[in-house]
Order: sequence, then structure tokens, then C-alpha cells
Amino acid sequence: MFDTPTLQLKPRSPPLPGCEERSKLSDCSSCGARALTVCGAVDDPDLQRLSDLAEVITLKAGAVLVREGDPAPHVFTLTSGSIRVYKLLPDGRRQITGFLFAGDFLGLAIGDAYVFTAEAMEASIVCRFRKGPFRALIETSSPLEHMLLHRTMHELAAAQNQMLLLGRKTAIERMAYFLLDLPGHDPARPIAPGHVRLPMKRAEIADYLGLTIETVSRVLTRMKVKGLISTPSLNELIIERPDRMRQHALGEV
Amino acid sequence: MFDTPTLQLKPRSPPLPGCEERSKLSDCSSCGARALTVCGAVDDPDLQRLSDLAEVITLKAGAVLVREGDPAPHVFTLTSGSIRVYKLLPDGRRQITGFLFAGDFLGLAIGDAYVFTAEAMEASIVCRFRKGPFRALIETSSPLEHMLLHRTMHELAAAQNQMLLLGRKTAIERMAYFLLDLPGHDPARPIAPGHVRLPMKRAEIADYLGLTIETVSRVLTRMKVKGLISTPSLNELIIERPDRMRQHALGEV
DNA sequence: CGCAGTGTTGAGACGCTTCAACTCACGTGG
DNA sequence: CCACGTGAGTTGAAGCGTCTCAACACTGCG
Repeated sequence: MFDTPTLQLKPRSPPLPGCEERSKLSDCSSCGARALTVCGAVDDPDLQRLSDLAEVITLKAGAVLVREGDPAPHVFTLTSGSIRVYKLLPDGRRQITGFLFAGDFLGLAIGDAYVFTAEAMEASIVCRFRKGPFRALIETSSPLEHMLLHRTMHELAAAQNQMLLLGRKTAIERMAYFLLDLPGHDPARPIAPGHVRLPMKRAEIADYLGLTIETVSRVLTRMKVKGLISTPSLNELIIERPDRMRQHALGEV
Repeated sequence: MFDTPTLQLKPRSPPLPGCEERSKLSDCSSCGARALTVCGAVDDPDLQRLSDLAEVITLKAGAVLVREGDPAPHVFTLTSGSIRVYKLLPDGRRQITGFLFAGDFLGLAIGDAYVFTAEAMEASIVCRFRKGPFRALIETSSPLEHMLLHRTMHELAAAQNQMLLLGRKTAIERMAYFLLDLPGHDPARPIAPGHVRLPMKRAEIADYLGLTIETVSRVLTRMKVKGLISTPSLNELIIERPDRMRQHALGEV
């Protein structure tokens, strides 16, 4: 599963078109800043020292990067590809807490064990750091710690939006929010505005939105019938009525 | 609503009995560390500089501290009392994203506007800091920023547990998790193990767990009938079967 | 005493889930 | 080239858990 590592560390790509839309939707005024932070705050010496600590690991689609409950000696950054992060209940119920894309951090948890499982959704490359040296570096690098705080706060704000979604929104509202929110996270998103790439399966969308695959399918059908979306292929769709979609996403009737 | 301020800053109280239980439940190995961080990491000079920036504000029960969408010039720490933090949908649906108790931070968000509303649940005292000087202080105080990062990661982990709860758990599982989790957060919790203080109303529990007040009431009744809990009063209950309660909370069976 | 706010309980409605059948795309091997 | 199998997605019908609506009980307070 793990490749022989060579040194590499790729900062998050700069802000991409379509970011404004997500920024508005998620009430986050600094989506651009998020990317900016990574590109800007880690100045060269720190970046170099980070690189010295990094191992590059390539993952095949479906490969498990970390497993919930396992000892947690590493932290990661995702260089390319996409990763699903989830928690399981004993009977198999799954909640996907996030999809990660190039530039995202992973494993920055408190404690000695991972509190989630992370799997590659497609062929991916990650940089791995041992936690100890990484923490030591943080201690000495204020910009680095600053960036981590910034990112963690960003994730927390997203998590709170997701709580609102899971606790109080209907199926169609969840899906609408998801479809508008997703492109802002995915550096590999298509250029064309309104186009949404869906690198995940229906089951993963369902487990992210707290629904079943059947409900996801039915909601997408309803959206098609209503003219909200069109689907050139299974893994891609076009938002035809962004205005109406946004209303649904925000729960405005 | 706001009192004339005098200087005051009270660090979080030290770890309290009952904390181990929560620590186990939430998969967080550092519940003690959380409190410890605040008491320990902010060493005297920093604490003093923080105090210089602080205004003390007293809140009556129900008072609004910050409102979602308003400009966000301040951050806060809660000195005593309890606060509910929530998001609203246009039609009034509410999701409470957290209950805050003495020692908790508030308002550490990215961007220029608050992304949530915060209201006092009971008479409370907060320390208020202007964001600018506070950020400047963070820049120069590594231990302070370290503490903030630690806390934010802690909150993020809790948020991910809440996503699992809201997305995949049944009503009784949600309530069980809530009842086991709550005492670990509340410094004013009763000494006796198994005793849970409920400073919030049914409506707030419901909006925190993504349920209705009727369902909350019915679940508590079911728990009473099953012998899982007993209720000396409306705002206090005793967990009679912590083992069975924990099974429910974790979705076993 | 009456009133308002809060909590409980019951009956019916509703939205999502469950279970099942079917379609479609894709790859494999005869 | 087609038969076959597999995994993913869609669609339909029935079931179930929670919600909605309504009535009632309890508490504190003027």
C-alpha cells in the first residue's frame, strides 16, 4: 500500500474560480484567505523544514490511510486525489464527516488514537509527517501554527454548518447545500461554472448527508424533473438554476 | 444589557471528578488536558496582558451576546454561567451547535461577521476582548495560540461526534450520548457521580439533538420506564444504569 | 385564583428508510 | 461476438420512526 517515499510538499493551490459562490453560501468570508494562508504563511525556511520531515505516500483507490482507534503517530497533507473521512457505529452505520482534497490537512487530532477512518476515494498522494517532530516544528514556527489554527477554525465553521444540515434540513435542502458547497473544496473542479464533479459514489453522498442511497437518488431525480439540474453523466452534473438551488440550500421554503 | 466592566479573567477550573467518564465516551484522551491547558499554558505574563485587554460583562438569562450575521469585533471567554450557541434557518428551524460553560471560548471565527447566535441560558459573566488587540497578542504569545489551537481541535473533534449523532443515531441513542457527555463540560456539575444537571430546557435539548421537544420528553419517559434513569426534579436526573446507557450512546444493539 | 410558561401524553400524518425488482455500464471468458 | 456476472444506480411499495397537532398536567407568580 505504501510507496517508497521521496521528499515532496505541495502547498494548497491558489484560489480558484467558483470560490466566491461557496464563500457566500457557507457564510465564510475568507475562502480565498484559506488558500492564501497556506501559500503565503508558510515561508521558505519553514517549508523547507517541513519538507525535510515529509515522506510521500501513494494510495490506490479504496486504500485505508488511517483507521479509527489505531495509534496515531502521523499527520498528513493530501497532495493530490481525494479522501473520505468517516466514523462508524458498531452495527455498520457510517457518517462521513468530510471529503478532503489536494491541500487539506489530516490527523491533527488530540490524543493518541485516530478518532476517524480515512480512505482514498481515488488514486491519491499524501505527505506523511511523524507527529513528534511535526509538533516540535509547530512550537518553533509561529506562522505554521497560525496556519493550522486558521484551518482548524475553518473546519470547525464548516462542521457547524454540517450540524445545521444534519439536524434540521430536509433531504432536498441537504443535497442542494452539498452540490453548491462541494466545488469550492475541490481543486480539480471543472472550469465551467455550474458544473459539479462528483468523485464520490451515491453511498458516500448519502453517508455524508445522513440519508440513504435511495433518497439521494430520488432527490436527484426530483431536481432533474424540476429543472434544477441536468446530468451529462453519472459523475458530473450541471446546476441549471443556481438561484433556486441556493434557496433550497439555505432552507428558504 | 451590558454592565460597567472591571478587569477580570478567570481561567478554566481544574479537572473535576466525572471527567474520566466523558473522556472515555467521546474518545478524547485529553479531557483533563483541556482544562489543564488553560490553567497551565497561559503563564503569568500572558495572563496579565490578557487581563489588561478584558472587559467584564454580566448577562441576564436570555440575553443575546452575539447575533448571527452581525459584525464581529469581539471574542469572549465565559467566566460563569452557561451559553447556548445556535444557527437558524429562515423559517425558524434552529440547530444548537453547542452549550458553553465557564472557561469556554467564544467568537474565534474567521471573517468579519458572527456565524452563529449566542445567548445566555442563565445569569452569566463573560470577558470581552476586542479582536484586533487579541489577535495581536496571539501573534506574540506562542503558548496562548497553542492553547487556542488545542481548544479548537477539541471542539472540532466534538463537532465530528455530533455529526455522527445527528446523521446516524436514533432518538434514544442521541439522548444517551447527550446525558453522558454533558457533565464533562459543566464545571458546575453536581459532585455525585451519575447525577446530571440540566440547565437547559427541553426545547434546547431538542434543538441540540435534532429532535422535537415531544420526542425528547418521550425518550426520557422511555428511559425512566426501562430503569435507565430516575428524575429527582425536572432539571436534574440520575443515570441508574451507566453501563446500559453507554451502550445506547455508542449505538451498540 | 387565574394565567403563562413548561413539560407530558396521545393520535394521526409525513418523510425517509427498508426491501425488492429492475436497468445500465463494464469487464471477463467461452 | 455474445453470454454472464458484478457493482452502481434507479424506481416502486410498504413500513417505521419521528413530527405535527392537540389536549392535558404541573409549576411559579402576580
